[in-house]
Amino acid sequence: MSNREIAMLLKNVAAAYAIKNEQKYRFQIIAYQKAADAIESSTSEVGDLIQDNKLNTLSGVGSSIQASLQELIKTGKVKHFQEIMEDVPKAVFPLLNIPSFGPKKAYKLVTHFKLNNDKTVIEDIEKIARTGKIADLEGFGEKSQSEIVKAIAEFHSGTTKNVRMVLPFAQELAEKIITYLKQSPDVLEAYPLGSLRRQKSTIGDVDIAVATNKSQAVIEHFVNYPYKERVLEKGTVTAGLLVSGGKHIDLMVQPPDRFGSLLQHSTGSKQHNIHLREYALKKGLSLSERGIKKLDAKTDTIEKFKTEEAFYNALGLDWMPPEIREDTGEIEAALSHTLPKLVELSDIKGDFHLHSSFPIEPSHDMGKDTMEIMIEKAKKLGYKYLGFSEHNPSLSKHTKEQIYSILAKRREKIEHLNMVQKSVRVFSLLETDILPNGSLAIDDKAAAYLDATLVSIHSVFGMDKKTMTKRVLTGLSHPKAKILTHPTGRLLNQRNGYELNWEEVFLFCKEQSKAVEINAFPNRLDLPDELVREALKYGVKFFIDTDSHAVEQMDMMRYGVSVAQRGWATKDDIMNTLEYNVLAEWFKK
DNA sequence: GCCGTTTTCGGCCCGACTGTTTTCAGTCG
Repeated sequence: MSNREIAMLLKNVAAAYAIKNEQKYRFQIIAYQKAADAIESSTSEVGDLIQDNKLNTLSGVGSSIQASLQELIKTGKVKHFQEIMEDVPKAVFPLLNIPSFGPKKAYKLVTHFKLNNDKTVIEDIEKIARTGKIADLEGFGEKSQSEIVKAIAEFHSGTTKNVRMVLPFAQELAEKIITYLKQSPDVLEAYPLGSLRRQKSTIGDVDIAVATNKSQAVIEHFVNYPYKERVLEKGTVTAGLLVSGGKHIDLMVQPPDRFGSLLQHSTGSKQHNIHLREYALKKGLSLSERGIKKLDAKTDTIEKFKTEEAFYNALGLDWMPPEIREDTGEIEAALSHTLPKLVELSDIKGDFHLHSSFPIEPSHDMGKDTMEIMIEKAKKLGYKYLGFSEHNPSLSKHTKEQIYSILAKRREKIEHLNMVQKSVRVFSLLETDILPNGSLAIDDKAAAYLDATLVSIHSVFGMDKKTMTKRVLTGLSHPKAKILTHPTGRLLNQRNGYELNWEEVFLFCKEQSKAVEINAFPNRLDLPDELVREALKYGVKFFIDTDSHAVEQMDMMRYGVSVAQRGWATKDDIMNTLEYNVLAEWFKK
């Protein structure tokens, strides 16, 4: 059972509780929803966590739900869940996936119209809405009836299209809207917030915050965005649009003197905000996007904050980068003034995963631009060094002698490049396949033409965890193998990575002085941020690389830096912040 | 049901918007 399916099941349990008695079970409802969120966003499968005895590492999943999950994985069902859900018609649950449908609305419709078939219930509801019978129901009307039809239509179109956006796509969308917003003179400031500001690997909705003294005018301007599909909601301080591709844009506005609390609120994450507000509550303070309210005060005055920093400081916390606001210890660290100084883009001195157009006749895709062009770009980026790491020459299409010859020519070329210019030092690397048996796709004589090699998996992904771990570590054992690139093999929105025993991998890297890559390519972002954080506990070192196949992709470095930041990495944890000499020595080790 | 440098018992974020109401329930982020 996948994490997504398990999360859905827990949400259904919460919904069943809400239908039974929302007041009585209100904290169970919250607990099940929180547990569902924790499991949905976990990078490890629940089955694996149970196997590794690590189920208790998920925050929000306590002993009771842990026991239920054990039962679920073992037997395929949970008796306690079945008891909770048995009074609720099965047809209620599919409806919960439709926007604007909650437990109450779904239950009311299903019971009133006696809908029993959970396979057809969505179409059934749509048909009933079209006949006009829903409007007659108490609590419903003409408007809600037509909203139901629209919501179902959007659900249907969304099932195929509604994938989460990779960062540059979301960024571009946000920038388009912000450019439009700024055409209004009433928009004083406008920023993308939410998961985009936190630089999560994928983005659901785009959230934008605006500072203005004329809320109503800004909202009007926003809902007139020419490329909207339709207006989802429109109030006095928030509004929502649907744009092409089924994407939601949410706007929040506040006056400039309250903009700090709005930034804080709208950046999230949800769990960060809840934790911060619970902390404030204990101090007698109530937080919201409008500011800070004293609970014991006789008047309703709210203290206002122009900047986010002032807002956090007022609570006794240091300001913290949005990337770490996931309620994984950052609030405690901010309170005790022990936040780490995270690595920054300006710390990066070079890029080691670059595919040039050098005719290496590779096993996989080639780069588009010449080494010279990429070196020029590196200079513009202020880099001190770089490494070319094309894929190894194809094994099937060459004799060994041909491979030596290609790599010798490439070595000469790189030596020449180091002669004719001195500002960017160039390393001769390679991205070498780890073959299914763990050996590398180049032999030792070929490896001698290299300063070092990156190693990665590009074939036979379907191995079990133990075999794949052995394969990777065998490949990484080669003396020339120094960096494990895109370690999970995931492609966001396309495929999950393969499973590795991370504890074993991280221990090996630490002991054998191997580094792990944080691949900055936006549909990889691999190693994922959660595993970066985990690896740091073992003292593992990283390279942040772009995996560029074209010169303009070298600008993607910042996405990799964000992943490192989300994993709480400092400059000291990142190898390509080191001086050239130090790094050259490390490669020789 | 979860969780803990004020607690293993007694708490649990906060406000916006819509539609159907005439003061609120349901949903959302």
